[in-house]
Amino acid sequence: MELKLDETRPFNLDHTLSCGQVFRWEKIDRWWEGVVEGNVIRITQERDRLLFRTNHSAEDCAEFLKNYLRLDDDLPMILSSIDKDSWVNSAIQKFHGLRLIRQNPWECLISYICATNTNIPAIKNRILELSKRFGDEVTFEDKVFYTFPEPQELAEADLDELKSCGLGYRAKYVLKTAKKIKASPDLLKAFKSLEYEELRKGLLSLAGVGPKVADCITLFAFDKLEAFPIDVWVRRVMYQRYLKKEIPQYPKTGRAKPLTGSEYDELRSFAWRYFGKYAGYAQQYLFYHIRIEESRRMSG
DNA sequence: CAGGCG
DNA sequence: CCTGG
Repeated sequence: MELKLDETRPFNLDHTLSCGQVFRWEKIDRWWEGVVEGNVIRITQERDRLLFRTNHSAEDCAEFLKNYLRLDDDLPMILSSIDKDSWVNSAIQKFHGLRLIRQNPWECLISYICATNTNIPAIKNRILELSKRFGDEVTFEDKVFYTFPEPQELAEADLDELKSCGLGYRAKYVLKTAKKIKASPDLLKAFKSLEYEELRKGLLSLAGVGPKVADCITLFAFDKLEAFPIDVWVRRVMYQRYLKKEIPQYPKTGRAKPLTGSEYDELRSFAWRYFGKYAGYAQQYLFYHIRIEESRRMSG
């Protein structure tokens, strides 16, 4: 099956799935494969065409992908609105067509609780292990996939079994939050009607969700394009490229001080003044840019 | 040593 | 503080 892309709606599948916002897609010679909303999808891009195969109905899948890949966003308008300087401009040139993804709130919530204080390969492993142990098996084109577990499946899990998925100390947060969602199944739906700040407060009340995780969830799963999640990488970009000063350091060791709540809020409001209401898109381009640049530096 | 949180 | 890259 295929999905035609409007030439006025630039889209780049590789950038969109590689930029670090989602953890359950894997590229195997030209085709990306993933499990979303319980369905297996294999997808690849040929210029202005998205080719895909799925174990579900193709028509439904095409509609799903339009929404999931945010093909409804007016990307040229958004990019021109955040195109404020040469550095973000080079990110826009390099990763043109990168779009945010509309993720499932529940999966996004648990995934980002699992994503604290660690790196992307480890996060992917955790999500995969969680799905193997607590999700359902789905076979597609002779390959076995696993759906992301439902709230009650994680809520009823044993703490040590969660830990054995590599969650470490995050296991208790996942368990506690899963129990809360199981106890109030409509909570995430109710969150959809909230504005950004109220939604953020609601998310912050969940175990394992701090400012950074909350902002990732508001941006990736609740359409809050003004959200500006700040991790160590975005913090570096902000200081190096915009504030033009050193990250706060300990005098003796020279190590960076951890990001405080008030510093987080200052950086966030700077981003809003500077980038405007699509700051979340700017964040993703900046984030991917510095990550790519850093990985080039590491490998020489 | 890493894409924070309680 | 857990764990793995």
